[in-house]
Amino acid sequence: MAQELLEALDQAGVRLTGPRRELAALIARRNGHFTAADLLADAEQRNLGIGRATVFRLLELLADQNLVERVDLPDGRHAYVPCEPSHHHHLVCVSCGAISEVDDCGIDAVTAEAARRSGFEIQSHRLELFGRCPRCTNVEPRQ
Amino acid sequence: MAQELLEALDQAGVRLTGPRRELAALIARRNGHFTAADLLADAEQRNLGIGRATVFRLLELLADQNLVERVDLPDGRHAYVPCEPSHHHHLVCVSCGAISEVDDCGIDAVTAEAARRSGFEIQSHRLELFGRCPRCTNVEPRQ
DNA sequence: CGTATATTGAGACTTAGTCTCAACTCTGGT
DNA sequence: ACCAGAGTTGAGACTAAGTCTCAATATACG
Repeated sequence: MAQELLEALDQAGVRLTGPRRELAALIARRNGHFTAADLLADAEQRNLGIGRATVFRLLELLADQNLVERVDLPDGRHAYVPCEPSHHHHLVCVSCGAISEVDDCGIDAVTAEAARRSGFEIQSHRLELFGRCPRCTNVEPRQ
Repeated sequence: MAQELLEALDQAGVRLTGPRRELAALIARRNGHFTAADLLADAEQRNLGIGRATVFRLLELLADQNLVERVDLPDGRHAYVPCEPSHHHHLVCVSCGAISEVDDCGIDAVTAEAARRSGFEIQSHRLELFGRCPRCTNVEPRQ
């Protein structure tokens, strides 16, 4: 998966530098969502000497390429989710943090209806679903 | 509208203090979304001597009562929107900041379908629509 | 009217993210 | 293989957002 990220960056015409390769590997080995601080901590723990700015810059790059999506957690924190670059939404497990992708199944009709009723010209939308994944539905909440 | 906020706070069993009345009035006279910093600036401009902590505390209180909803703007900032305490979603005008409320028109079917496909037990969702309101569709974007 | 208690403001503190800049390192051309 | 120049980097200052503590104060209720 790190490979895919790097290929996509290459496609985008940016340089494949050491820090970017290392961060891509760190992202690949995480599963589910993570915050910028998580990545930074990973990097520091491994003494990679990667600066805070570099982490934010890479996340921004990946987000521009839709390789990663920014998600707002219910507690207000910002997290990132590695994902396929097509438009879709995420199901976030509030217990273990696992992520599942959901395609548009019907949301377009909802936005069209909202546009009709309100007179707004809708440009974008954001849908986030929070719940518990199949593996967590039978265990205690982590919280 | 300030009155409604205050009544609801009273209902919730908290004290109706001077700072809370003043902030309620400030919120009432804003239309559309606002950030904590906006409110704080309003208060400072009027020399109300209201501390930062008080503003955040009131917003938290109002959010708990669903009198205000926290919205994540596309640029990552957090804003608040005064609203009816029933569950619904918001249409945010990216040009002037106006807010329109949208009821669930169909979203429940989408979440149910997503739950069925993924096996998740969905607890909550967040839908935010961004676009331009009827008054702004014919004018320049404010950026 | 008085008292117990919730609330307040100030400011220190934490966390998230941005910016600048000199040093460094890719990459494409030779 | 080498070089030059442009993209990228880390350090750390900086800004913004939000939380916490605590002594002082204001409110609500009897």
